[in-house]
Amino acid sequence: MTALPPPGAAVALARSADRAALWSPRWRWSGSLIDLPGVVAEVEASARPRWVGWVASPDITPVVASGTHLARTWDITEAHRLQHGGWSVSPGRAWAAANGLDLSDLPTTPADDLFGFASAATDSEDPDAVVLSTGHLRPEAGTDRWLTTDGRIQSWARAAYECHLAQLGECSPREVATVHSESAAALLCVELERDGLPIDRAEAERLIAASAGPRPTNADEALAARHDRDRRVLDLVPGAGRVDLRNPARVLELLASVGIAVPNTRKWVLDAYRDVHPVVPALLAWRADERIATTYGYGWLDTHVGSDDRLRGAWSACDGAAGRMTAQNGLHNLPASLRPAVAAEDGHVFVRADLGQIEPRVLAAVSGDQTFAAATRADDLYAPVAERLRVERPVAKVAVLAAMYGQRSGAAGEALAGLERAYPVAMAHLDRAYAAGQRGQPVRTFGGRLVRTDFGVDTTPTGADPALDAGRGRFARNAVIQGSAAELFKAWAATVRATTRDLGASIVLCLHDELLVHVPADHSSETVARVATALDDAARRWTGSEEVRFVTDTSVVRRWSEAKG
DNA sequence: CGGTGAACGTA
DNA sequence: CGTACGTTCACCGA
Repeated sequence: MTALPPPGAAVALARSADRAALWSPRWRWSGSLIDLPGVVAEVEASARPRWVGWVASPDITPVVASGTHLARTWDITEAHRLQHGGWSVSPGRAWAAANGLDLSDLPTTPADDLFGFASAATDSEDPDAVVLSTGHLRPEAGTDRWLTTDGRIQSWARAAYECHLAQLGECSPREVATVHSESAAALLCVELERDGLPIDRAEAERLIAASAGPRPTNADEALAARHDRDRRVLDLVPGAGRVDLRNPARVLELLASVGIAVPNTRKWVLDAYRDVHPVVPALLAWRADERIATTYGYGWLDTHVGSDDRLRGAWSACDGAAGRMTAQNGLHNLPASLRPAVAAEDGHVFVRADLGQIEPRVLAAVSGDQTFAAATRADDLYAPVAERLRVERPVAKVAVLAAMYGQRSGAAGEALAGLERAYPVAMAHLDRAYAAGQRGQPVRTFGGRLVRTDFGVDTTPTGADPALDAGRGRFARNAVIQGSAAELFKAWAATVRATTRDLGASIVLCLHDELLVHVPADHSSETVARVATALDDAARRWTGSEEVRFVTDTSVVRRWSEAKG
């Protein structure tokens, strides 16, 4: 046993509530959880291994909390999601899939097993064995209840190592690259949760007050403020009395009483009636204020913005559909009107960068359409497309979006036919995805993520319900684009994370095609340059060529609201 | 009390 | 509203 693992080796990490283990073929460590961050930091500095774990977040959190930066990881859960689709993953399921075991005899976890069948099934097994005689993992193996000795934690880490090897054996080189960047994204999620998003609390209070009124000091004041907001709508309809504006059915009746008959009260429906009666614009304004008051109001500020003025929420590296990142507590759906409150700390700035026209560029990459790829060399992709189709730019744009998202408004029809002639390879790729979805068959993103489309097929056979089939078709067509774009974005974010760290930069927000990097002001120009380089590098690695060009719009700002909208 | 749909914020 | 996601509210049925 050498003093440290060899450079670049894979090292698996496992932990219980108070102990931890590191396992690799040639180097192992066991010890207190308290000592784990120090040991990991030492190994990272000397060997830069690929850290392997069942799931990034709980196992790695103590290391991330200590501030140690890990360059390379392999997240078994993310690898499984990529290879096999779906979102919910247990170690036992990932192990079974990686080793080609039959899922029908997958043992249930004792927590799911109210009658104790699982414990009965393992009664005859070696109590210290992680792998049962069936080849499956012991269902309770990852729990603190079972991880009671250093030997068992070592075994659990070793099983992670072996599971990662089995997954690796099933991956193409491109999928390996995707697992690496998805794993980095999962680690980034832990760091995002640790660091939070800088908030100018005073500005946030002012913006909330503008919508919700001054901060109430007791329940009665809160009720009164709510009543005041309601009155500004109800006073415009004589006799409205105490209509409950929060009940859509009552609002429908209220609108009918002033002669407005609508199928529902959604904003885009009511927008057409703004000039018909003053209650309509008042109601829409009430809705916007009510959204701030309830969801992004004082309660939100007090609960989710810490004493260090950082907004924190849970992050997930991929959603259950195509694989985009998700975030909670408003990090992904903060109303634009509150963005001025997202402000860099003193002496710092944000480098704010978003990917321009990401989805059509991704379509060029995933479809391998050489002609469409040529269009991505332009800063504005729609210009060469319009030229080729002999239409105006707005028409070309609508046609491309219609092709990717599914057309409903008829205006795009003729230009769409032009697209079919000009870019048959790209259009065929979209058509194939649509057809696969209709049949309930899975599709794969460019990086290899399996996206299942067989929802509903157990109850309704494919073909029996054309509306459901069409829904699956649209979903599949969108998933290959949206999911592939998410992969490129995560590869970019992971590269930015790796290459701007020495500048004191940290990513504080990921928003599908937009990165917010918090950095000391005197390093802003260098960060801008490296963010651009990171995109070139990530795109070259991800596409495996130079054919498709990706572009960013980057600016240096003090507040998120500055520049672009 | 949990589940569902409406509504709306973001991309 | 083309597709996703997260959050809150009111309603429904138990």
